[in-house]
Amino acid sequence: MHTTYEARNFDTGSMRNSTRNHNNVFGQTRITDCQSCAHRSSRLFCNLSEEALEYFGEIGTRASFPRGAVIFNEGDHAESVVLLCSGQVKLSCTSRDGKTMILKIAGPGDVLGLGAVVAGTLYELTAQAIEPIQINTIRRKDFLAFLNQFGEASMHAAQALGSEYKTAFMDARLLALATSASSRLARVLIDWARTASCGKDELKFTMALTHEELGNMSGTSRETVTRLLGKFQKEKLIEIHGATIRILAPEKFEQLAIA
Amino acid sequence: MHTTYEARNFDTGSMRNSTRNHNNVFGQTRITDCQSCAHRSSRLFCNLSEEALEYFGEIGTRASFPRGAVIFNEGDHAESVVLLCSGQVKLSCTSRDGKTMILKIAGPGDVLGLGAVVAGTLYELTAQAIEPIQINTIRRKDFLAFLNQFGEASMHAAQALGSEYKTAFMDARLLALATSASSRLARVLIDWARTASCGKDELKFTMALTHEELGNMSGTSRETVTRLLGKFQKEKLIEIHGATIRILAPEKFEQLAIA
DNA sequence: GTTGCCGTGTGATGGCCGTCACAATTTTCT
DNA sequence: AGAAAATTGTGACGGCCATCACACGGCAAC
Repeated sequence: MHTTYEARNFDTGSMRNSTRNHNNVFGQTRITDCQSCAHRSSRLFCNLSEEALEYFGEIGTRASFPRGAVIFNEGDHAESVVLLCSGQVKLSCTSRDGKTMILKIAGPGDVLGLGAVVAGTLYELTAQAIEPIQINTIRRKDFLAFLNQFGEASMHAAQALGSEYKTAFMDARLLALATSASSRLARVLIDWARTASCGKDELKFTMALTHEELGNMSGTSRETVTRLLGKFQKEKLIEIHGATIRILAPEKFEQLAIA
Repeated sequence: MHTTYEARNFDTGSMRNSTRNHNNVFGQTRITDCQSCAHRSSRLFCNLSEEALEYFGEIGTRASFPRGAVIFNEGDHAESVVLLCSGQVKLSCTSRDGKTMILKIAGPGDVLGLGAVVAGTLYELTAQAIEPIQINTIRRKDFLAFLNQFGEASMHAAQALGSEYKTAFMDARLLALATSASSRLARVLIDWARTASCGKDELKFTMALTHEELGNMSGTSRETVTRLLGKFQKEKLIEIHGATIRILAPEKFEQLAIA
């Protein structure tokens, strides 16, 4: 089966302290600078001029975290922007009565906490590593100065926010318009497949998420996810082997996921 | 009681053509320039330096629309940013099977279509006037040049997007975490009350929306809205006279709206 | 091994609320 | 004013799905 991540409540403490982990690498190639980063050209914030990038590299503090680490918590004062260099991070929020919603699984090149830092408010999400990660944190003050100095970067920030806005919007849209649990779950799977599909044209991918987490992503309950995945398989829409999911009938599945 | 807006499908045609309405004013004070606009200091985009504002005023095209006018449609190519100078605009989107979701009622000073224009994509929402409005439209090309020239404006754009992101996010959060229709409706009413409350400390406000529209805002059906409003009144939580709503027990109501 | 924990599978139950249907009322149009 | 259209009010029905409850299997710790 898929490897579940233990230490869900693992917390390395405040970000300042955690930079002590600076030299720990959790079985990954160490990324040492932005210039040579593989994601440089593909992502919004990495794709800057040499000059800006160099400056950007200087004001940031690199750090590594193990799986389960909480980078920041919903409600914390937004002190830093976090650039995710490698690994995956779960972005979630929780209601007072304990219900959890997972807004996004962030990947390398994603910028976390941008909105809250720019607006000077609190983080609206909790960021937790679901794999060992490497990040680059930039303190708010430095980041704002950076934006001021490099107009180019402001545009990038605006674009990144625009894209965050869009995904949040699409989420809201989905939740509001796709009333059935199966539509929403299908949409989550398709979206995941599109971004995580391991190359090729077939929609086959690994999803190291529990049914509970899938439920939190699609706004439904754990049991319903279990039942729906079973139903999807019985209807030959998908195939599941361990953590690997293959979508057999993308058209029908897409149909199901209409919003 | 309240005035519903007729001509729901009223469409003045493409934006380019509609600027011919330039000199029509629908019973409102005409706003002639950004410098003297009452909303200047209060809203993100209006609050610029004299120089930037002057330039901003020059690249924009002013126009007025009657109630019911569609400013742009979901799926249109995002050609222009629209600054709403006066009046209210309903921002909505519709699923293929006809369900509608209202994301926001925009007011004076709000910027419409910013995300899509910055990203160079399609409008993701339909913008329709629910009152006579005055707007200032800026073509994408001009707007981007403006952002480039005035770094200050890029920051404003980023902030505006951040704020849009936040509301979209809160919407998604609400829909996902507040499972009951009454929570969601209560939240919509409270949010509306907070922004639209006519001064004073009491939460009394007018809401010129049909039950159907309230349903579209809270992700529930028209009948359920009717029933819930009745229930809220019976429980002495609110009072309704025509289009005027007064929240009698803000604490209890807030409790109800927890997400 | 065995103990415990976590994730998964599955049945039973019940309530919320979407939908249909139709009546009453208000608004708009001419 | 009178007709037509839109909005609102209300009852009945039924399905979806959240919730509870419990069984089963894998995995880690000891």
